[in-house]
Amino acid sequence: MQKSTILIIEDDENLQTVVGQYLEDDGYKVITIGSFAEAVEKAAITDFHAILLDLVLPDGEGINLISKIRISNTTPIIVVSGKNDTMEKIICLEMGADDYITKPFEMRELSARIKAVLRRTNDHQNSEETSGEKVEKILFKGWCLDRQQYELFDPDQKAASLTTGEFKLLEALALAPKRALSREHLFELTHEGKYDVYDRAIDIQIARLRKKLRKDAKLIKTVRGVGYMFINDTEAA
Amino acid sequence: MQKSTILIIEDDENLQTVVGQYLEDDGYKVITIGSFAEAVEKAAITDFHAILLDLVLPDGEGINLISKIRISNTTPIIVVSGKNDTMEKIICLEMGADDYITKPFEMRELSARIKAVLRRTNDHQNSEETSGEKVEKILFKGWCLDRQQYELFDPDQKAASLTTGEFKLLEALALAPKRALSREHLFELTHEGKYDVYDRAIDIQIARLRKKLRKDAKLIKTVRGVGYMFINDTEAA
DNA sequence: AAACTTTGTTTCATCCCTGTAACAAAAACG
DNA sequence: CGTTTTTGTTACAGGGATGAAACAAAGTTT
Repeated sequence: MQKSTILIIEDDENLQTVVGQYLEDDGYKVITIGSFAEAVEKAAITDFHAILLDLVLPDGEGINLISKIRISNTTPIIVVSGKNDTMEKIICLEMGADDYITKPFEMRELSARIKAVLRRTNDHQNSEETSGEKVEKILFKGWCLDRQQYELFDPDQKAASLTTGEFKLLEALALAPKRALSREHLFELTHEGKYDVYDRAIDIQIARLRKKLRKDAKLIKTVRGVGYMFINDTEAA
Repeated sequence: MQKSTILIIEDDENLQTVVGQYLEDDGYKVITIGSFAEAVEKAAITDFHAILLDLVLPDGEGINLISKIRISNTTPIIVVSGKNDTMEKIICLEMGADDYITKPFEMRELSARIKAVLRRTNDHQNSEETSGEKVEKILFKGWCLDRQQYELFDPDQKAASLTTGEFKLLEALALAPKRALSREHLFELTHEGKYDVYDRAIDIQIARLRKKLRKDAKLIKTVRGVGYMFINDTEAA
């Protein structure tokens, strides 16, 4: 999964940097804005995954901003408020906000809420758009790669007890069969956000995978000079 | 046709009045309650035509309330939830809820759903029992997780005296067997409306659960790097 | 209000995963 | 056939993830 981008609408410069910095360390791409005016167009133009909105802005009432953003956009909005006012909270939520947090707050909590909001919207996309057409088991030559159980079962239904790393690698390969995947590409698929410092890391994992695939190790074919390829065909050359 | 009576279980006073007023205008008799404690007995004593239950109550966990009401009562329950969580929805429905609506909602929609539920139950009275089969007891390896009694019984029919937190966690796991559930997900399933600030809280509860499961502790499998998984199978690797 | 229960947090030790290095084997190339 | 390049294998160490114990905070009961 790629990095999520978050728009912070906040007039307090200190909070801007503190929150922004923290979220960046948390792995998010952050864009910060200090005024109401820019906010609407920015939210409309760019495709953010979540918006963090501080209610007390200098040039306008934040609450209206919620519905204005909502006009053109369904991006989840988390409202940051200075006061713990239930009525205000309700109004915000009714205007279309997705969550409400009161200052002062702990960064961990904010982080958790953002994560929750993001996951929620992802669930939406998965359940409504895909409507349960998720591939949950990948079958080949009697083997079963179960994505719910995070496990690979051999033709005798015994678990091969893969590590998560091995699992993700096999998953990446099996989801793109008959296609040569570079080490670089495989690394990105299995190591979200990290950089590959050592090319051969993939090779080692491939080796470990093949060992656990036993006699069907040839399902993973080496493409010399390129990378690796998964083959579930009748025959492997 | 006589006026239908609706019980609103809602801690937020503003929502109480707003929703209550609207439904009264809509021609219903409305009774409002703000706390979990009253809810069960009130629901048992009085004969309502429908119950509107807000999941986030101050003094108790809303989800449990569903099954508690169901013990003595077949009144249709509409769950009002702050979050749009598919898993939660499923659990609610399995616990015996009849419908599920997410905040913020439009009063018109709520009204429509109430009407639908009332119509359905009227039809039911004519026809037969409920079509959906509720899960009330979960069995595995001689153990019995009784969702009505809120208790776990070991193979000797002795109570294991779980705390509510432990119970809910085991329940969440057992309702999704053979599926790796993340700590985040488990937290949301067991902690209504709260946000996880510390992942390892789940780990501790898992440990406590395993201790009470004694020799069958392996029913809860650790999925390294992912979370935990419940297995009621013959064998666990 | 005190005692108790329940649950979240911290800390530490352990275990397992995984990247790294080193070397062997195989393939490509002349 | 020898050299070079690429890949397979093994061993190892660092680090991350997990479990257990102890503690603290929050809630509950009396």
